[in-house]
Amino acid sequence: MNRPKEFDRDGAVVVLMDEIWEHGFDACSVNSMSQKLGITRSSFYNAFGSKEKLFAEILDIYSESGPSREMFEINESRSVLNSITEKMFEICRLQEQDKACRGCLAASSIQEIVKKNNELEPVLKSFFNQNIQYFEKIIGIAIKRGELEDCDTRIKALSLQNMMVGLSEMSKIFRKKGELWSICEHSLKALGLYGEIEHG
Amino acid sequence: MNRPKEFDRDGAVVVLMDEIWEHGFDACSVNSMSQKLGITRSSFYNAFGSKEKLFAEILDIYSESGPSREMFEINESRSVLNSITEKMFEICRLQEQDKACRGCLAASSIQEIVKKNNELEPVLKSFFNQNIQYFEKIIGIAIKRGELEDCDTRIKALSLQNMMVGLSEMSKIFRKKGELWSICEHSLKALGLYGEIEHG
DNA sequence: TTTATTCTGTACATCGCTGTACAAAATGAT
DNA sequence: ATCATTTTGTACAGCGATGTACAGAATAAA
Repeated sequence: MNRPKEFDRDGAVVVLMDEIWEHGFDACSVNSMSQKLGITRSSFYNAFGSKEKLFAEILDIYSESGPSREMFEINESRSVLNSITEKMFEICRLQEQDKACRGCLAASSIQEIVKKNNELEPVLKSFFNQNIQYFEKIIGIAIKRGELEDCDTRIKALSLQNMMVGLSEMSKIFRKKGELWSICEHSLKALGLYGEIEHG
Repeated sequence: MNRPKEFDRDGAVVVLMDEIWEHGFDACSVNSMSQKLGITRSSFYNAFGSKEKLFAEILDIYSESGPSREMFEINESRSVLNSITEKMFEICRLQEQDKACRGCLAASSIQEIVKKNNELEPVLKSFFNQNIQYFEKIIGIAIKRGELEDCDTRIKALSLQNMMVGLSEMSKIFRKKGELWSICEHSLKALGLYGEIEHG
């Protein structure tokens, strides 16, 4: 019925996620992103509406493919603490290898969005609130299973989130091999969230 | 011998520190900062050299007036853990009250500077490395005094730093009264760095 | 008063970004 | 083939930022 797009929109979103992840939300202009895709700005506006709507889409994809969703792999055969610890180990490994020092997309965006972008602030906040809800849930499971001593799940979840947000920024500064994981391991143990894993 | 400046340079640095703290390094253009001071850009360049040199100056002042320096108030009558805990309580209180949600100037600048500003990246990194050195030192004292069980002071210091950097960003998202402190209190206790304080 | 020095204002030429508006192009359906 | 719809390219008019260059203003010292 209509003229088809001359580019792969879904693929484009991923490309732009990488762009924003690496350079930051503000540094990515509609101009530069359009250039990156090889389209004109009018096509960009037509396809994505605005930079803000694009970012909201990106954050949605990020939350589905990002750390929290994979942590969700909690089943009967594997302990919650193991899942958390393994995932955190994986995150440390990825951030250590990442020469672009991107950290966590959501955490890195806080500075540019909170109190600076009225449209995206609630979107970002809801991302973190969902994350916390999820953390509370699995921590509750861990307690029920006796893996973790009884505690306020919200405070525990917030403390875990705090540790992860910290790691995102710390990974940009402290680049010595293994250092990130040693912070993470120590903090997880301190919080009682560490489960023994075999790491290659 | 020469024509005197028509503005208070030292005062101006503080004003610009607040500007950058609130709006971020990138968002503060030489133009806008000059306007804020009521001077022209040529005067700005004459007085500060460049945005980068200005930021280096600001970070220097920040590190002298900021959290780490005041933590340094460690004497015989007060325990190290008390000092840390009290200071962290103060930080939580300030960030909770701060309606601009500025967090920590240095932590907030990481995203805009690492891998993006070759001139400032080493400046910022040295800020954090100095911080870590200081943390290691006081943690060492705490161990020597028997306030803290023996541990790797570097990892403990990095974990504390990690927690603080996390708090800086978390304070922008989670604004419920007392929540920040409950994260902090829980994390300090977990790390063995909590000392009882009376908070009014 | 002259001189040296430093600060300040104006101007320059360039560049990139913004959002919209409009016409042209490309397709599917009738 | 015509129509409706959507995508795309071009253009517009404006804004703000950049770093430098140069002339004029203001002062202290000689």
